[in-house]
Amino acid sequence: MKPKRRVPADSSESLTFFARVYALVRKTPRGRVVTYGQVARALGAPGAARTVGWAMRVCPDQVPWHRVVNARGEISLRPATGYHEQRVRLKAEGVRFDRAGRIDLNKYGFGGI
DNA sequence: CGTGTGACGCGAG
DNA sequence: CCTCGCGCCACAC
Repeated sequence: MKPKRRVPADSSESLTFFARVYALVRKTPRGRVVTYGQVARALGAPGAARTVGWAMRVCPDQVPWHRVVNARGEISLRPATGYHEQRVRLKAEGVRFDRAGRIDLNKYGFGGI
């Protein structure tokens, strides 16, 4: 046949990239965080970190979007778009922030995805 | 089907 | 350690 479009080499081929992002993020345990790039790489799309962020912006309520941060362990949201809410949710799960507002990924990062 | 867009990442300076 | 700049890529129009 002739796949008109690049098909990912896994069983989730029928799902959209966004759907696969959500499925993966849902696996992140309470009190742990993952990075945008980490999710992208896990889906076989190393350069799609920004797309993961976009997916988070429009994600379903069941998805723990607050457990996704950038590679520096910082919240990527701007104060006006939800920075505070994400920080509050993470703190409620026991995630600590340093004085610069960063999370220690070696401690809270979840590598199980 | 070309173009714009963004909750990123990473190398350089 | 910090800032700046450019590449990335799925998706909506």
